[in-house]
Order: sequence, then C-alpha cells, then structure tokens
Amino acid sequence: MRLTFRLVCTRVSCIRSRKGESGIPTAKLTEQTLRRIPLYRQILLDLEVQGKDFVSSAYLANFFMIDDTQVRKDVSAIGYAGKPKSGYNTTGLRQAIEVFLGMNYENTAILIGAGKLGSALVEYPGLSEYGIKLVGVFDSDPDKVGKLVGDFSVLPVESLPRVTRSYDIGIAILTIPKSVAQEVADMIVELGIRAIWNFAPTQIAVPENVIIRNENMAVGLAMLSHYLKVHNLTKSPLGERKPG
Amino acid sequence: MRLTFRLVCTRVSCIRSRKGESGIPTAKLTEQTLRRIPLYRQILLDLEVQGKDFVSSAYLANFFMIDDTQVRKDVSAIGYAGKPKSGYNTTGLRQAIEVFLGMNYENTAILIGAGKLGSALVEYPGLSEYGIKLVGVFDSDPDKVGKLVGDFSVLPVESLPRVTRSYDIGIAILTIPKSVAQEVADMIVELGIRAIWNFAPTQIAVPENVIIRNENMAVGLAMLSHYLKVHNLTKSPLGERKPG
DNA sequence: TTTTTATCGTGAATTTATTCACAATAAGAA
DNA sequence: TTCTTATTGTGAATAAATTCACGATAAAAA
Repeated sequence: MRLTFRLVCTRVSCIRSRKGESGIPTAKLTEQTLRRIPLYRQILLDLEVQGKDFVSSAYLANFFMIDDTQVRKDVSAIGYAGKPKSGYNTTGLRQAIEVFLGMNYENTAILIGAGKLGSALVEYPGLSEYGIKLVGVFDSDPDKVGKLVGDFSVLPVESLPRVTRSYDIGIAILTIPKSVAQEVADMIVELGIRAIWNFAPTQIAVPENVIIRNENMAVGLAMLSHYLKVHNLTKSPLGERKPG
Repeated sequence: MRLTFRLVCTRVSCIRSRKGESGIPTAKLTEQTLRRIPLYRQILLDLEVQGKDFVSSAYLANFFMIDDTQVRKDVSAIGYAGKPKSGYNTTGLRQAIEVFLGMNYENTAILIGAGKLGSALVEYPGLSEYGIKLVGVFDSDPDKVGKLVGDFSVLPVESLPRVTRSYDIGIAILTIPKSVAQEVADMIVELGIRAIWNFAPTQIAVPENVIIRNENMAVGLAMLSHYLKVHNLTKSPLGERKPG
C-alpha cells in the first residue's frame, strides 16, 4: 500500500515573491534558483578568503556558464541588493544566502547505516555548516554496533525510538541498502522525523508532511556515461547484461 | 589565469531529435529528460525482479510527481516505443535506457583521494553497472600510500602519469579537498583525462574538450535546510558565523 | 563639478519544459 | 467478430526559466 508522497527537489513554485529582510522587493524563487544559491555561496567564501570585498554578477555567472542576468535575478530572489558599478558585497551576499537557506537555524539529525558512505558523511563538514547537528549513528548489523564512527559509538536500530524521542530529531540521513530503505523510512516517519536525506539508490514514499531529498549518484554517473558515448570517448563495447 | 570551461550538467540542448535504433522518430532530448532516465531504470529493475513484464507511464510518473505525458515524452526521446493498453515492456525499456546512456561501453577510471568518501566510492556498485572500470586509487598522503582500499593498493600521486598513460584512462573521480581540487584537475587534464566526476565542494575550471560533472552535497543540504526553514520545522536559531 | 563607465535591476522577449487534449491502437470483453 | 477500455504518442497550449534590452545609479575620471 503506497502513501501519497512528495520529492523536495521538485516544485518550489508555490513559494512566491515577497519583501526580503531588507525591504527590497524580491523576484520569484524558482527551483533552479534554489539549486544555484548554495553554489554562489561556495564561490563567495573563496573570495572572502582572498580578501575580495566585491564581486560582479558576471564573475559569478562565468562559473556556471549562465547569463549574468540570471545571477542578478537569483540574488534579487533572496532579497539582497548590489551596488551599481561595484557589484555585490561578498560577505553581505554570503550572509544573506545563509539566512535565506536557514543555515542559521539548528536542526538535530541522526544517521542510519554505518557503512563506508555513512562514515564519510559523519565527518562531512557541510553538516555543521548548514546547522545540522548529528546526535546519533545507527546500524542494524550487530557487528557494527558499539564500533566508533567519527565521534559516535554506533547504536542498534532498536534504540531509535528512545533516541529520536529524547532529542527531538528532525532529520534522518539514510545511508542504507535500497532493499531496506522503504522499511526504515516508514519506521522513522512513524517516530516523527520531518525530513529525510536519502542516499539509497531508490525512490522512497513518505507522507505529504515529510520532506525528502534524494541524493542519487546514478544520475551523475548516467550523465557522464551518456556524454562519453555522445562524444565518442568510450572504449570497447560490452556484452548485454541481465537485471540483478 | 582561468581557462574557458563547461559543466556537463547544463545545456544538452544541442543534442537533438533523430531516429532511434528502432527507427521510431524520437522527441527532443532535454537536460531534464537525461536527469530522469536513470531514475526510471532503477524502478524498472525493481519491477523486473518482481516479475512484472509491463509498466504504464502513469506508474512511473507517480514516483516523481510528474505528469504521465512527461514520461512518455522521455521514453520517446530515447527512441523506445510502448504498446497501447499494455504500457512499456520493463526489460525492453531498461535495455533501451542502458544503450542510450552508454552503459554498454567500457570506460576506465582512476580515483584520486583515498579518504572516507573515496573509499566508499571504490566499492560503489554503480561504477561497474555503468561500465566504468576502476584501475587505480591514488593519494598524496604518504601514510595512505600502500594501504588497501577495496581491492586496490593506494598509489602515490607521483605515479599518475605512468598509470594514466599505460591504461588510457578516460575518467578521473576526484574525492580530494577543495584546496587542491583545481591543481589536481589541471594535472590530470594535462595527462589526457577526458571526463571528471568531481566530489570536491568547489567549481573546477577545465578546457572545453573535457567534460566535468560536479556532485555537490551542499546543494541537497541547502535545499533541505531551506525547506525546514520555510516549513517552520527548525529549532533554535544560532549565532552568526565568519568564513573559515 | 560634470562626464564617463561599469554594474545593477527589471520588464519584455525568447527559449525550454511541462501539461492538456485527443486521435490511434492493442487487449480483452461481449 | 464487434465493442469497450486502457494506454500510448503527439501537436497545441501553458508555464517556467533564461536571455535580451535598456534605464538607473554609484564610482571614478575629467
């Protein structure tokens, strides 16, 4: 039996223009804008380290092969204003992005699946950068329980209800095999999780009020593979394969 | 000094409609279509395992909250045809996707950066699924050289030229810190690498003829963070931060 | 001070992506 | 066999995203 569900990565269009913090009338926030905003931030951080106080829309546009108008519309969408002839203040724009993305709010998270990828994510600095505080790492494998992953001692999945309730967990990071992904998702949704960051290569169904973001490596791989084929950069063809 | 560069993930529009393998006139291939195709394949694989021979466009559409017309246009774009009243043959469509994506061609790859994420990727089954054959793992840290990562003994970066040339490497997977990403990219491009799958959270510049795909976790994190804020699911606000 | 110039901000135009509407057709029912 | 129905395939309509065109403005030059 399948619930209605939604994917975070699609359809933002309902969130529309309004006045930004600074009172500047903002352009419409689109899906694509939201995807670009964190990338601008990465460049801004580099520029700040280099001691650059201002940056032009054209400079930022150059990194993504987009029009500079697009950058200005994106910036406008988050309610930040630049200065004619100078551009955008690097620190000001970065901070505006952080506020806009909600990076200045704290969310507690758990990670389920203490394999290689899970272990890598535990130490991923992006989590704390984005205000996400990991409070526990879980695995169903008894051999892994008790082992140290980063600063965390791996807990058995059986303790999920207790931990989830006592810490008021908002986010679950799933680095589990696809075979158990739906089952685990159902369990944690039941426990009141409001957001899921899914790394299992499968589509998970969740109720309307839970937000889910799928990080699917196969998409990147597929694009690379396709481009190598189109550009005739591949080598020997392989035989046919059957599904696993 | 910055070279001209391109990101694989944008602008496919140049690849236009043509006759598919089966002689069926195909619709235009778009960026978005290319992003969805590998996801359809994942669902098709599951259906095949379940013994389902046919699937409707509506069923596939349901997983991604898109219109079923979109699915039919996507399928049409890769030159595959369904049957009225029955839908698409699961195995037939999956195979058509695999051919279309170039999954039946072999590409050799190296991985640079034997940290946690790199180690996770070495064992990621998607690589061989997509016809990508890993032939070496490299790291600049002398402590890591010689250690075993998956089936590979980590090699020093100094041996990159030799290995790259003797194996005719097409793809480099970069799981290195952002501080050295551009430098390493320059080096491998010099060695004749044609495609880069970059996991460093930064924008790398490469010459026109090299294709690059950025896998930027911050994008997913930013979207989650933003949605949690918009839906008022965050907890305590944090203080301001300075750039690192 | 006045002029020149680089850059922003934004409405209009264009291009790209999605959805609608419906004819065509294969499978199954009558 | 004929009728009904579910589903495809696609042109037209709509919506979303990008780019164009240009006025406004702050900084720097004259």
